[in-house]
Amino acid sequence: MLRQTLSKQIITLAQELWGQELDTGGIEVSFAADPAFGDLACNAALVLARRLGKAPRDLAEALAERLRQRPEVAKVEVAGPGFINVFLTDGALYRAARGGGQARVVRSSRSQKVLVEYSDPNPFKPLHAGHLYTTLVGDMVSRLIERRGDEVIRLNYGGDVGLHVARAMWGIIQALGGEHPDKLEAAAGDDRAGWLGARYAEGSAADEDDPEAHKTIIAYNQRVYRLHETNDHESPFAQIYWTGRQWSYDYFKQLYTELQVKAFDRFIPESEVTPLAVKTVQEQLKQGVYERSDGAVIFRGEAYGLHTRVFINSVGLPTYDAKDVGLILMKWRDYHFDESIVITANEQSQYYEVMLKSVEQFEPEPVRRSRHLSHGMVKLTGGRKMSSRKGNVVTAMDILAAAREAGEATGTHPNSDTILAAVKYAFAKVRIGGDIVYDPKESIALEGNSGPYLQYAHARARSILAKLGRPAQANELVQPLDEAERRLMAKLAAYGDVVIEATETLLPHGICTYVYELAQTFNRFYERNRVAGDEREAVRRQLVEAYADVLRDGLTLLGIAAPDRL
RNA sequence: GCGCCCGUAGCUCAGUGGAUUAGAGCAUCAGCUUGCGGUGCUGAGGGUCGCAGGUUCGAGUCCUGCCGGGCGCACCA
Repeated sequence: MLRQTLSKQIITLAQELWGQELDTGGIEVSFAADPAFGDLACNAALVLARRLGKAPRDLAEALAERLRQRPEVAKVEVAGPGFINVFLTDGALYRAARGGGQARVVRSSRSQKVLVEYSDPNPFKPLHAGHLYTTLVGDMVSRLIERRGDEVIRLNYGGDVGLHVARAMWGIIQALGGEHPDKLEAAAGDDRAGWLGARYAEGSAADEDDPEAHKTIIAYNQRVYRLHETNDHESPFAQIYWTGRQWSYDYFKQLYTELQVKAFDRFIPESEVTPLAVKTVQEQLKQGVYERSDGAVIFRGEAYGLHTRVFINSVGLPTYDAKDVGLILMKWRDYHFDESIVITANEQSQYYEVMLKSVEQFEPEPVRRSRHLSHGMVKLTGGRKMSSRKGNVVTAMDILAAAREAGEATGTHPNSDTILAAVKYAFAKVRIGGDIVYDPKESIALEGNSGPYLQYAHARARSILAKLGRPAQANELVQPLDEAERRLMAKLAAYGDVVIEATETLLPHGICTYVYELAQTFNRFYERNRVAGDEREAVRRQLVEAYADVLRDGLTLLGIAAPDRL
């Protein structure tokens, strides 16, 4: 907030002094890397110098002169080629730090309705590591949007029709020795989701290796579509299907609960959007948006620098391209959203462009409001890759188990809070976009840049506060800060801007970087400065409290619990 | 072949709307700390920021080319 306030002041001053329209572009106000450069550093004079053809140091001096009149400014220096280094008063830092504990991002505009679609697991298949990643990232992104003051509707879209379902059905029917829904329960045992996953793997392998099975699977695919069309819940085939689908949704919901992510507002099965999808594509086929080719209905993306994709295959079934057309139209119809965000893996980003481009031809508004965020793959240390072929998947549960095992190997016995903190933080701290390498040992470690480390740092700060007893009820800084205290306070004051940055970019990793640096700053302070019983206890208590509040708030934005005790 | 993304210390990563000396964790080495919870603190070594040009007073950050890697390019999601 301090940073933004100063930016605005500088823009105003540039207008007054030289009539220069400085939008936010170009000038930069940042928290100083070195205490010698003050609390905030600004390069405005260097940018203005080029435009005005004047010496940067002279411009910097002129700006500095005006900034010195501000009440929250203690001192302003011009340094180097023309940097303006601003030193704030203790009181200004304190107020910024207190405000940061529950950093709110106030926007002048009305609250927006934002759809966020993520996780998107397919029934009949297990949640693999990639689903875990999208689920956690989607939860974090949603929290950031909410912090922005907007309403978030969490959507979960999954393929309950399509070839993968047909493959699973093949595996199931094989295992049951025919279409015998009555045998399902006994066959599956306790681990229903695991059992379904194994059947899918068998069906998938058979589809590739066995021509007879392949034929049957193609037929099953059509039967699954048809049972939706005819609303068939009675036939043995349909009973197997609906039971399996329900088991999958039960399993997904249970897993989301275990992950402690906010609940989804709505699950949208593909079958629900299929009728609208088919109807729309066929209408737009007549309008010339889509066209026929080799018996299929396609969209030619080349005209827009993209590629051609099939929307309805030559058998007459919609591909996932068409279903996504139905999905976006359904979202638009049901929610009339201000913004719609879809989070998927990178491999889908070009596909998504083609699909959106086709919809833009006949329904441009929802497309204009849509945004696709994509992330990379999850890899394990040692180069093990996640593969969903042939059943050798690394599942979401495998990742959690790996964290637990790594923790136990070091002699600690991590509870579920710790394990979740480890995995969530490990995923959160890397910028969304590229592949990430997950190292269970590093993630669960109590030292280094890890989730458990930060949970521990928070718990310890709370423990200090508990020892001190009742708070001092101070709304003002009780004493001027000494040097070590001041450094910590300056770091705390930066939090509000970190949150603003994260909510604007929808990238959570900056919060991780900040929160870890904050813990380091605190440890440096704490190493040499007693709190309990010190003559400066009152002021230091305020620091510890602000520190604990900021840690908790940061972790909360990441969906990580910050218990008072571990 | 075309398109999209990526290449920063041994490893994993920040930093990329140009700007004061390129940072962190892990690993290695040397000290300190064993009564505010076990995390820690101080310091050292380790970087031609893939390569080559260009723009600029100034480039890890912008532009171009190349090299290397990942992904996508018609009936699978």
